[in-house]
Amino acid sequence: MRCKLKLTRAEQKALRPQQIIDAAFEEFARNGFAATRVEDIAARIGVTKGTVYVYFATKEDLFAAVVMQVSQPFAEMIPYIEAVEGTYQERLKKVIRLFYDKLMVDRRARELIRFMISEAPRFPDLVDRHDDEFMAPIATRIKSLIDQGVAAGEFRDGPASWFAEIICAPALMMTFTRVLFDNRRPLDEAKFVEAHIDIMMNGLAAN
Amino acid sequence: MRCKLKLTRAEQKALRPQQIIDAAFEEFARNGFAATRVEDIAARIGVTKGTVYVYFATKEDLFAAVVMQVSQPFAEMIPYIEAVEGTYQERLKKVIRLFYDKLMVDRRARELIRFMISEAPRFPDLVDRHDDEFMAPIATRIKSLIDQGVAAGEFRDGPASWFAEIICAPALMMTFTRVLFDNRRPLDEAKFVEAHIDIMMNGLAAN
Amino acid sequence: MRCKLKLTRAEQKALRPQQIIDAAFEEFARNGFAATRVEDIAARIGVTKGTVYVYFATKEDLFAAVVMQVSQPFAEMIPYIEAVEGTYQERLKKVIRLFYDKLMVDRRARELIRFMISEAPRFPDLVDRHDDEFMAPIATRIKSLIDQGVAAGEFRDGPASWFAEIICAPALMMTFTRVLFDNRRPLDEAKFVEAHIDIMMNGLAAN
Amino acid sequence: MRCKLKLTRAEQKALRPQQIIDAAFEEFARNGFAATRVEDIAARIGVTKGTVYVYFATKEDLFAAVVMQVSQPFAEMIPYIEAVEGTYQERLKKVIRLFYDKLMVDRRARELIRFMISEAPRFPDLVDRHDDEFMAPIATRIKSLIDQGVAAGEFRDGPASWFAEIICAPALMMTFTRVLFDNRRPLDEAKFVEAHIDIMMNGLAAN
DNA sequence: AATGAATGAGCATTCATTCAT
DNA sequence: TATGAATGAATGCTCATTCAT
Repeated sequence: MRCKLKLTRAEQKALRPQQIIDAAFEEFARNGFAATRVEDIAARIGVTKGTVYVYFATKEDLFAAVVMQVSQPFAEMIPYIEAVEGTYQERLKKVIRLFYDKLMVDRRARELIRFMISEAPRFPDLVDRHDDEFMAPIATRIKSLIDQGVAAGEFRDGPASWFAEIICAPALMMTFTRVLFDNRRPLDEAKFVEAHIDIMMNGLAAN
Repeated sequence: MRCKLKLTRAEQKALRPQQIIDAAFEEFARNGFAATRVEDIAARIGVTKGTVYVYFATKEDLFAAVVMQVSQPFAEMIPYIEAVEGTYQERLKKVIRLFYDKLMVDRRARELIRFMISEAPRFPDLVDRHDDEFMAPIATRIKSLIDQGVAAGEFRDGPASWFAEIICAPALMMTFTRVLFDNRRPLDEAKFVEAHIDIMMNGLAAN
Repeated sequence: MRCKLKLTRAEQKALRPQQIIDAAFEEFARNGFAATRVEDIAARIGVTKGTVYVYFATKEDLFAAVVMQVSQPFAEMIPYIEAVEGTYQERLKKVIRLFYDKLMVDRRARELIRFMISEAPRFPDLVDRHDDEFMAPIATRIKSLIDQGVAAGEFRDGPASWFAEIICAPALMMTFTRVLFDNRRPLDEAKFVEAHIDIMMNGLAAN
Repeated sequence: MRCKLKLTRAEQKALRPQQIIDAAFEEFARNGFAATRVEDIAARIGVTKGTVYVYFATKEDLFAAVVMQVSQPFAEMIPYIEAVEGTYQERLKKVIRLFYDKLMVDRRARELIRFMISEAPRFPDLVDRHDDEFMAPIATRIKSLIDQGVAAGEFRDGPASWFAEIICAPALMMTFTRVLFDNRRPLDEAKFVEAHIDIMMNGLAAN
């Protein structure tokens, strides 16, 4: 109980990297990599610049750590997709809703997307790694789900089955309206999700 | 003949702003706003830093000029969409293909999207302006096209008609695979486009 | 008559240097030498930078020309002092009043003083020249006037006669209150002048 | 002993602001505000530009600190004037001599006067503050001294009593001969002071 | 572990000056 | 004569990084 008030030095030390990553996420999200100052990251958690360098050798390393950290929501998607049950239609609907859950509920997931797009030329390895570990496996599983739906006679055997990206694209689209306009130009998100599911289900439906 | 080698002062001057904007586009696309050096922009066209400031008061102004300039492909979409002919199905197909033409053929359009996403927090006015002048009018025309298709009995009257963004989202998705991976992870783009059109047409079809 | 509306080119040319000097005076007075931009000087008379350089080789040369120009009020003091008439008391009073006339009525004289003090380390030759041509001759004539007054029995033969600077110092003091505070802290100038004359006359009076 | 060669970090830090102010004083005095380079200030104490900015946010802030610092000689005048003793004639003489002590002995006081005059348009607040804190209080005390002398029958009740500025003006005049000519045109300063006191005492004397 | 003074390379921006027209 | 595009050397200020404490 007292641990909230006074941590031992060892506890402090164990917490620091996470604190720094959290603070860095906020600053990178606000300013982008280049325009973020290490000092501002430090100030957010009440330490000084030097402390950041105790845990991370360079600003780039810290950025990479932030990206790995905020990839977590995507990692969680994989077992979820593997575990969905019901008809294939139901399963696909759940997967689509999962995207919105991750992207709209968890700001970290949204900003990760933005990091990827913004900093792609500076961090190509990071982009590839993120694709290898998260996006590609997710796409594979969705495609496999569609293929099974086709085999089960629920979906028609069209070219759409080859591209999970198409099925999920509208979720990304909504992500950008948030990222671009913050809340300046609101969208009826519930309706948007239903429309998305509606058109994809109709588009995929057999006969 | 010699005009290629030596332009008059007046000719040079008339060309300069465009030269600078072109050079700036390349640098901003490569590095983002914050990490781009005005000196590098100048060097690209063989002038010195000072020359850039003869034409643009600040780096921010120059960025805004670049954005306006590369919005051109989007401006051209509007009259095109208004002029498409054929059944509403045909019209919508043409519009979807138009997105790919603009986004995949013209690198500037792709990078504009990236600028918007990367620099949104620093240039909210630019983002809004781009939306007001280009994206919103395009969306409006697409929605109107769908509505007419519904009225004509070609499309069913579902929720999808409310969101042009959903119809076009996969084109944006493909844009990002290019932007993110450059050409490291190629996609069968022709097939992707056909799949996109296929699923949307089936999703919208009446009956 | 028409000369005000349309000057011949030759007339224009003859006027330009004076126009430039006038404009330069205003800018140097406002900003000091270092912080004045040649472009602003040019803009004041509706020409461009290049034109200034047609007439003056460098900004320093132009500054020197301005200083020479605004020394005129001081040059005019010499014949005036030589021509004053009346008792020596009356003459000295007139000379003191002359200082106020020059320094308080003519803003150019005030600013010249300020130029001298501000830019002395950068333009030592200018300072010396101004002293040789104007200040020293004026001081010499005032001293001579006092000496004559002593010889005539109007003034006592005290040490004060050796320093014209002491007699005139309050006029300089008032100049600075104007220069420093512009009009933020007004002074009763008429009273100040009378007090100045009163104390000097009493201080010099024989017996 | 070794302390002269190697100070601890803490000692260094405590000294830095003063070192920077001292160095800045020299540079500002030599070149004026606009023409002084922060880099030269830093070089004077063997540090780099960046170090100056650790302690002062802008060049303007540093200038203000310098001005506050060199106002010290004027601050010291106030208690001195309040403490002078003797007849009012004696007191006033001491006060006049005090001006020369401050202005001629302490170069900083001279340069402060020059700063005020040179940079008045750029730093009006600084000028006002210096007047409020130092010049106006000094003038008030001198006026009060004269008024008491009048009441005591030592000074006549003339208009001169209204302006302490007149009484002290010659000290300022001498200051300028130093500031303008450095030592190129020396003045017999001892004689000048005596002449100043002589004429003021005679000018003020009752009868 | 944490600090923060110091660095030094960097960068946006300015401006006196030049010169082809 | 006048222009104004172009230059290039500055210069104020920033910030990632280092390191002695």
